[in-house]
Amino acid sequence: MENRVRVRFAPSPTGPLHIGGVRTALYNYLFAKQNDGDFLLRIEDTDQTRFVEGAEEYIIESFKWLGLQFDEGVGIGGPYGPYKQSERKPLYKDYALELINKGKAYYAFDTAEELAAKRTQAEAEKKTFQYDCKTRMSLKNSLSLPADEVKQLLDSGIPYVIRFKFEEGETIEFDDLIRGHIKMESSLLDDKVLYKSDGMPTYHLANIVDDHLMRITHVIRGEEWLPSCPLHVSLYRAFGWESDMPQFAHLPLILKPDGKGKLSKRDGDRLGFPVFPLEWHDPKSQEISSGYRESGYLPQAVVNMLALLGWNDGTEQEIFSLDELVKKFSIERISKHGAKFDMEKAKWFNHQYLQQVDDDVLAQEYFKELQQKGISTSYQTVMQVVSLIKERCSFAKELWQNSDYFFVRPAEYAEKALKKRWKEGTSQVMKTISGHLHNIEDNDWAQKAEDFLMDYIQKNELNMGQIMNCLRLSVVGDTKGPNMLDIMQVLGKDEILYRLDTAIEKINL
RNA sequence: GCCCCGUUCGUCUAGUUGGUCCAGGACGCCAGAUUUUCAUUCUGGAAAUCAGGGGUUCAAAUCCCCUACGGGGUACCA
Repeated sequence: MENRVRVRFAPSPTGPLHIGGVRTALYNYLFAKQNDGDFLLRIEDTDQTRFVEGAEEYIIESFKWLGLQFDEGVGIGGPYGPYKQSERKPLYKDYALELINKGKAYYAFDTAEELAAKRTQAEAEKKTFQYDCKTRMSLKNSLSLPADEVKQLLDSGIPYVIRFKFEEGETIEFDDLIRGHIKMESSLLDDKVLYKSDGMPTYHLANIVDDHLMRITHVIRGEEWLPSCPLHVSLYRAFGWESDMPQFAHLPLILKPDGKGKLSKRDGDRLGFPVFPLEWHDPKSQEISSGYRESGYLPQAVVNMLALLGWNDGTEQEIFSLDELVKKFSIERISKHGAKFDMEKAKWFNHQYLQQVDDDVLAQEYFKELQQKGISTSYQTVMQVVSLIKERCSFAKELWQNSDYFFVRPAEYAEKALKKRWKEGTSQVMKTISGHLHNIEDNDWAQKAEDFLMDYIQKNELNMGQIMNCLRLSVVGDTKGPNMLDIMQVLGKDEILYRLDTAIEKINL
């Protein structure tokens, strides 16, 4: 029980969940399940100014859709709650104070404006201002000010923050499960704020305290946290929690398909693919961002695609169910470098998964869609169409564009195809053929009609392609679609002949 | 600027302890086959002098160093 693996996904509710975040959560999930451990959801809402209405609900709904279940956390509960940091607010101050008492942290009274001025000034001199072991003695804090003045300031109720005190000349080292051994010089690090003047902890403090209290054993998170990891390690040591400090794994980022930098919301809009699992309606800007779900992606496809973006099992297998991923996943095989997102491959994954969906399931959905379009047809027909069309679709929503002609008579005939196939005199030939097709008995008409056509074309030394394509053109409106016999079977004698005769009349060459 | 991390086909990547890699797979691309059409499918092809340069070694994509480039961080944001 003591060594039970526990991991967490800890997003901030500042907007919709980015697919990079989804992948981070996925890897956490896979690792937890593989080790029979727990996967928790913690909401890190310590920055009240960035809170966005609905973001938390969005996050929970996203994981429901993706099929990644949390064992503990916001929306579920558990023995280590509450799991929302704003609800844990009273807890953090004592920990910050404990660090002050141990001499590992100090009060700082500099205002945000004063520090901003220092930064702009330094910038003008082409330097960088940093609140650290070299500058802190010349700033306003409990290290530089006399004790009685500090006490007076504190008693006066003036706003203050609590900063971590990095010792000079230490080398902070730790091991990352993905990147190996990492070293950093403490003198180069800045004294990060741990406790803000609004009474809230910063990410750094809250994160370490909660991970410790929630008995987190492995921290799997994005690479953007790597530079602050020495601070986190130092915090564990300062608290005296080093013996059960979690192991760290910093994941590479998902990058833009083109250009430079990490994938952002704008890239999705610009390049036309979703960056979020679900569609998001921004409450402030009213902007709508597309989601994988609404774009027609299957959750399993998204999971599979994301899992393979930066990880593989070393074999040539690319299609993995969630259960298989749980079995085969390993942190050691995660690549170290960022991966550019490839929307073509995402599409391919969806195609693979769509083919595995039962025709019946697709047909039911499609049947509903057709009803909504005001098309009356039988379920039987829809089922036939689906089994004929499915493999040419990457998304269920492509069903319509690939099979509309089964339900709607062609309004016009594709110009290019017409020019190529419908020559002078074709109408006359088609008229003759139509006459014969009318005379074929209804029973098993499609098969008999095809047999007749083959026979007729041969006997009259006609061009096969020419005749069949003209028939197709008449029925479909273009030279596309599945086998003509299949189309004839689905549509039946009356409809086929109606369309043929209409075409002959309309084209009339 | 400073700090950290990275660098194999256009893209995602294989390449665990250096030799069997003149580098394998997948997506995409091109061609052929099948489908008398389109799409699917199948077969084949082009595509990385392993970022560049130095070492070490009989032998390096694989080890070491340097440079370049890319990414991240540098907030009382996470």
